[in-house]
Amino acid sequence: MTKKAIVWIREDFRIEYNEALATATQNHEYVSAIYIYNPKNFDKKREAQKWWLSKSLENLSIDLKKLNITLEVQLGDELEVLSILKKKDDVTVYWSKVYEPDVINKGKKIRDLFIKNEIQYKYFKGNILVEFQEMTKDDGTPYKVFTPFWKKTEQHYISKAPSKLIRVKSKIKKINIFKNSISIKEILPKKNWHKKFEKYWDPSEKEAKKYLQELINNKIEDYGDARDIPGVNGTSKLSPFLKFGQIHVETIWKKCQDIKVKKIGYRKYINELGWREFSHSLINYFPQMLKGNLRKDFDNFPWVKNDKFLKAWKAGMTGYPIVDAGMRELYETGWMHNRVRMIVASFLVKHLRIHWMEGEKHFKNCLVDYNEASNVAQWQWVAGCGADAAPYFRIFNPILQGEKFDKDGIYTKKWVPELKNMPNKFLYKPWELETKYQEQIKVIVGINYPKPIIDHVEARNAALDAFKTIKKN
DNA sequence: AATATCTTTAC
DNA sequence: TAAAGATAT
Repeated sequence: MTKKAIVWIREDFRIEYNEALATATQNHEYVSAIYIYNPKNFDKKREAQKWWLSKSLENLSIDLKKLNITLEVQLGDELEVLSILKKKDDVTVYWSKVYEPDVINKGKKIRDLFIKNEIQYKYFKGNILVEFQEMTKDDGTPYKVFTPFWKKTEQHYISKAPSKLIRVKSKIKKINIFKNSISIKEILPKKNWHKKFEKYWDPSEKEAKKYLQELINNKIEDYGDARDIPGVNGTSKLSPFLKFGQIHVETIWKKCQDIKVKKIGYRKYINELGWREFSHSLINYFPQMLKGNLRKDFDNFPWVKNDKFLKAWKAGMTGYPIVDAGMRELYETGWMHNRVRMIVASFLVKHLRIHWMEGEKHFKNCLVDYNEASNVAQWQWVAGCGADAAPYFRIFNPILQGEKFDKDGIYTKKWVPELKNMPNKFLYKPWELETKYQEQIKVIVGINYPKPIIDHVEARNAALDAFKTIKKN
């Protein structure tokens, strides 16, 4: 056993229920923590998460300090940074797994490096209930349908003996292993865009616990219905905390099991955790999903290239209020309500017929909760080219969706304030309001708010026609 | 985790 | 004749 340990933080920004951290403190006299910031993973790709990351580092650094552990932030490629560790350093490296194909591939190289340099290492299950390798159909092939996958997976999780909760030992001797740690401020994005996220989020472990308690106390009972109403704060909003491991999914699952009121809402919420597991499984068995359609017949789909439309979509200027509200919420807060994510995604892919990968890319850059598996799998789900996907002909009507799920316009008028005087009857089709009334409320469609960039009925029919062309093959 | 349209039913 | 149900996309 080496004298020293390094806990390599990747997506586990928490103290509680952190097996890698706890084990390191139990087994070693000296413990340090490291985060390796690789700009290649963030610059111009995941800008919103740069902000969440920098705040998470600040907060974790404070929490670790209380345990007498320094968080050393290193800049560069993971392999290069870790290559300075040599046998004489007398150190064991601990980490938790991350289930992204690229990260897994890099992890293999790092393990080879450690073996070559005679560095001891130990890794643990990541932020997931059941590892995808454990979950295949009886014939050994991966699941492609959600319901049987989740039924089996949840049973498997329940049947396993609960993992022993190892506690963090507090009497740790402080040590620094790396030279030239960078300041966390260097990671903070330079642009002002991210500043406003501070109004909406506090990326800390403490806050994650608050969100979970709020879910259990006030949200879960009515979750089944409330989660569909974007004007109501009915979803858990735990996704960014889950992504950065400020909370472990097992903690959430167990808390949900503990509560007495096991109503429909409870099952509905647990199911969402199931979709997260399913996405991880899919992306790992079918890593080609990251680069293209899972269903090969979609490779012939006549996508439309239209930068003007794409720009309007990104800016929340499509002329469809519920779509624009969603896109503006995303840009303003780094997050979008789940129901609205489906609406805006359907609009991009079906009304505008722009490739789902364009939407995936934009979400990746703007979402603080961006998760490769969930994002790619769900975009393919909406586009109809994924596993257990929505059929292509299931086309959301952006007018109806608004009227159904944001009846009073609470959400839409919040994010599209220029429509605040629009009568609810016309809120989702403001172009139908007579010109003289538009003038009266000083909202002229085409001047104060854009005209719809595409006609719903025409776009719907065009999408169905486009779908027919691939069905023949 | 849809919508549009056609058909039947209920009054 | 509106609402509910069935069906195609």
